[in-house]
Amino acid sequence: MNFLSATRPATSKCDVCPVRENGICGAADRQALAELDRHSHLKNFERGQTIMSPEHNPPFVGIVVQGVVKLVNNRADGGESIVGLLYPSAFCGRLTTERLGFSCEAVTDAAICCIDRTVFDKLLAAQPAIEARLLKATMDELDWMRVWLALISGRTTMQRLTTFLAVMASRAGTSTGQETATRDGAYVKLILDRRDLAEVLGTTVETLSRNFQSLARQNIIEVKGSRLFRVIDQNRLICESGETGRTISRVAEGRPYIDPDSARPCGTSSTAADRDLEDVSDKRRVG
Amino acid sequence: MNFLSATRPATSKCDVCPVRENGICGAADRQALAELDRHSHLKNFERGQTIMSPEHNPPFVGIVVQGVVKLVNNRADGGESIVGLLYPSAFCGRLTTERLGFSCEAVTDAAICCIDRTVFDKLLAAQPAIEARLLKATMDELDWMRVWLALISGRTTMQRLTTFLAVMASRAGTSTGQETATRDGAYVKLILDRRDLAEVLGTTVETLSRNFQSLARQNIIEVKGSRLFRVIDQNRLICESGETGRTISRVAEGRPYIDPDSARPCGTSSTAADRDLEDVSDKRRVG
DNA sequence: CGCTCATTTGACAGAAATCAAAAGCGGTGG
DNA sequence: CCACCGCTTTTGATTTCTGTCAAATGAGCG
Repeated sequence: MNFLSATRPATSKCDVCPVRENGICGAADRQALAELDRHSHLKNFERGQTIMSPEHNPPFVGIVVQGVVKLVNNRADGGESIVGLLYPSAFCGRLTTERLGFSCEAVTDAAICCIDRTVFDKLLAAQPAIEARLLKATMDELDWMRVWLALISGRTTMQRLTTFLAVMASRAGTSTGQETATRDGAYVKLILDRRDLAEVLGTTVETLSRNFQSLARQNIIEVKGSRLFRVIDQNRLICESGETGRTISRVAEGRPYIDPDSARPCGTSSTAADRDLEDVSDKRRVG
Repeated sequence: MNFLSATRPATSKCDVCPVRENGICGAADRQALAELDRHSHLKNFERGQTIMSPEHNPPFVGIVVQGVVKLVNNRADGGESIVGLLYPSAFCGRLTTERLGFSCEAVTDAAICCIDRTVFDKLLAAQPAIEARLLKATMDELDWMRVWLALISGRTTMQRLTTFLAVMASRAGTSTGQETATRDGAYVKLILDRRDLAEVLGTTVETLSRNFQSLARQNIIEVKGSRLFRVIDQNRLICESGETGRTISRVAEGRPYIDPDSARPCGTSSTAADRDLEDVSDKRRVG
């Protein structure tokens, strides 16, 4: 590894990329990575900007490097629903033959690594390891999507909200590490504002607000700000959701989590925290 | 076994498989197909039977050959929600390293082509064409899932139901061909009973029934039986759904459609392979 | 301070879940 | 053919939840 580095530019963007290990690039060998480096470019988007849309079929695919991106579906009545959230290291876009199905917008300020489609396709064909990685990532995403579907098809808005919060709390706990090892009392920062969250959960901001306040009155959470809350009672939170702790933890860990803000790689996967959560699911029986 | 093999027809089961072209096997060359043929086994499941479940991590992956299969998520409160429906040619299961996320149950009598997991994995690695096919199928499924998510996140149950019916009607019209070129007046047969449909749409059978009757009173559909209805006014049906016709047709045509019924019964007599793969298969009879 | 935007709260009508019961439907056996 | 049984579907009455309209409060900003 010593003198080989001389062949590369001293400051390759891939070298310092925070998601290189977690993204599909992690499966690229030295040569493929150099190729990727040459044919990709990092692009910054401000909160709210459209990254790609079905109308202008974009000539690139993307990898989320920093920030959070939402996939939105526009309805006939003018409303829109969010069908997916992409975090750092997520793949975004379709292969050459396919039309993009959804608009892709930045929820926060975001950085996307844009890779030329044809180059990417060639690379996929030439490098089975990358293809395999993408396949796994896609299957994970699909699985995650199904879990999400299960979650948001909860009967009441309260169930959907508590599920969402429980997942976020669990996720924050297992990955950033800074928040807490003990779930209870963990501060959790939401990425979405009320409006976005309402769209994700298929409800309205008013109902959402009422549910937040209701949870606060029951001392299950404490609302510290519009996008910051503290979980006081993880157990009751999960209980309200109607889901099993196992399901919650599965969705929480279904995708590698990298803090969208700091965008520093987090290679850790779950450990002790998992078992806590499993406990919860075992303890609580019928509600 | 060698003696018995004389009684088998000269044609392999893959030769007569109704989904061979559409499934991932379509990308297999002659040798790979022979390999698949050797290490796979067609298995029949009765309506309601569990095909695979997360508890008993099954040693095989499956391809739906006939019938319809549902992916169900079990909730803590005992309820379950359906997070996916798999039609003939769909892939079902996870690769070796992954844990299965959902139970997989037969909605109708179904035939599944069970392929040994390790064999399948080796085949994937050895045959990039198959891997590419699976990748595309998975991405399609993911995309489809997102559209589906957008659809069923409609605010009211009526919106979700009308969307579902519109999709089914559109699907029946475009693919089997027999029903109609003219949508209005098309008879559509539902695969799901009220209970399953309620689980798919995240509601209750009572609400569902009321909505059906309401649509009938408005002369938008005619309920001909518990699983058979006729679309009288396709336009108003879509209008009620709040979705665009474009979205409806996208979801309707998003996956290759093979009539779950028309696939002819595939002869499966018990052979040695049965014992190999037999696991969760005849676990739970419907109670 | 006035402005804008996000969030919360209130009031009320409509929608859905729940509990309960009746009607329809496909078998089985007399 | 009919009575009976178990099951699904429909209908009714009631309560709870949610969307909608409207207004108040709060936070950020020049």
